Amino acid sequence: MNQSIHPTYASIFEKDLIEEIEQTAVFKKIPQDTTLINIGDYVKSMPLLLSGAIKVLRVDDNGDELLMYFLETGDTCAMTMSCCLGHTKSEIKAVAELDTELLMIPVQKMEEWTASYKSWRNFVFESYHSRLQELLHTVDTIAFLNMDERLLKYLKEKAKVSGDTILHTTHQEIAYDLNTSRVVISRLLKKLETLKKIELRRNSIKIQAI
Amino acid sequence: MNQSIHPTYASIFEKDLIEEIEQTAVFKKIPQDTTLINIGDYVKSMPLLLSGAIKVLRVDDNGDELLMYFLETGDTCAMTMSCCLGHTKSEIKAVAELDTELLMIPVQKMEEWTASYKSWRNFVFESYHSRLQELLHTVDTIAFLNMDERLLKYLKEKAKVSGDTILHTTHQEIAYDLNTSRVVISRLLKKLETLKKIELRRNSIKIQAI
DNA sequence: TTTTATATGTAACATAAGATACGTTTGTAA
DNA sequence: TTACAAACGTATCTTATGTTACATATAAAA
Repeated sequence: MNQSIHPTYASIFEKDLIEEIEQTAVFKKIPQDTTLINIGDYVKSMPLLLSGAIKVLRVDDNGDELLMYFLETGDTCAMTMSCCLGHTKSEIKAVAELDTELLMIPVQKMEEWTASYKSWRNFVFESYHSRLQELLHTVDTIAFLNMDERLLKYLKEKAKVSGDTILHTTHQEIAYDLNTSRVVISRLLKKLETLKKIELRRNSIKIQAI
Repeated sequence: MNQSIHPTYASIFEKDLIEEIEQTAVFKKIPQDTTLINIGDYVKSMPLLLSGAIKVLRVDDNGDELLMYFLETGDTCAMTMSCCLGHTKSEIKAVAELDTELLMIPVQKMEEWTASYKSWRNFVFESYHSRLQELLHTVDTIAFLNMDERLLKYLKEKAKVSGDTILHTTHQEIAYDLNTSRVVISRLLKKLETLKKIELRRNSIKIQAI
């Protein structure tokens, strides 16, 4: 690989492990909106995020989608890890939310390191832990919130992930992520604008407060 | 403890580990409907299910509840495990769905065994894996299904867990688990009865096909 | 400039689900 | 047996969300 490991990882992994990662991991640059993984894909390596962000979606048999959460720098995709270790197909779809850089770790290395490096085990456990937490919040959101609350939460998260109060997206894109229709989103966005929480423009939305 | 370890576990754990479990685990009998864990509880041990079943719920700030999934023999509560390892408060509520027997493993042993037993590590990973899968199905259910479909799914799962096509429950109980109102459940149950999928009695429901 | 595709606004209607209210049934206990 | 509480049935109304249809606005391409 042609890129030194990110400080995020350097601080949590043992020296020996970092060397191994630098030797075996494959560095990848992913342009925004690229689909990294689809439901049913076999995955043979697991990503460590160096920069950018990835959105993780669930897709049902009719092709309906639902955004579950975003992965950011320092995260790994626990769903992918889980599939790797269980040698099962991917249960999720992953799309680059921004231009993203990542290290791909081959599955057999993961298994080796789990046995030999305590810091790796901790990382794996920590990843599972935070992904379970995140999924619980996803469940909360869809189980307990109305669409207008979900929408506002979505806009704020998207702003946080991109580090920008201006979101470059369309009503239709939002509707896909929240598994509803464009008309519903337009309606609710208009309401949020009336409440002075956002400002609507063509192809972008300005969030007043994050 | 006064109870030999269950065959389910005997077949997956190493001999030495089984001995350790038999020495340190605490055997517990939990009567049906007992709350084992509440949101915010500190948990210092993790359960291995020997018999019975546990339902795992998410609760929001208003006290609204939502059933996420059932744990059965051979399962452990990955959410609890995750809290133990992360030394955080419980994010879920757990209630005995049936009379249940379990082994409680203290948290410090978990950490020891993770380092020393490969079979334990695999068990932990496998538990995380299956819990993530289960949570994905929970997300699917609430994101993509209507209440009538969710209800039928709920009834079938409950029948499977209890091993009985006659469910001893009330409409109000079901409403709590699905986070809706009793009236809605009564209405939909009546519709399912018209469709010959169930038979309604006082305090019980007979499922025609699982 | 004109054309075209895409994005957005909005009315009108349909439907699923929630809320309220009250009547009826059924088991249990006085 | 009567009284009572819990469980259940159901009508009526409200609301959130989904659907259809069409008008308008805007940017980009021809």
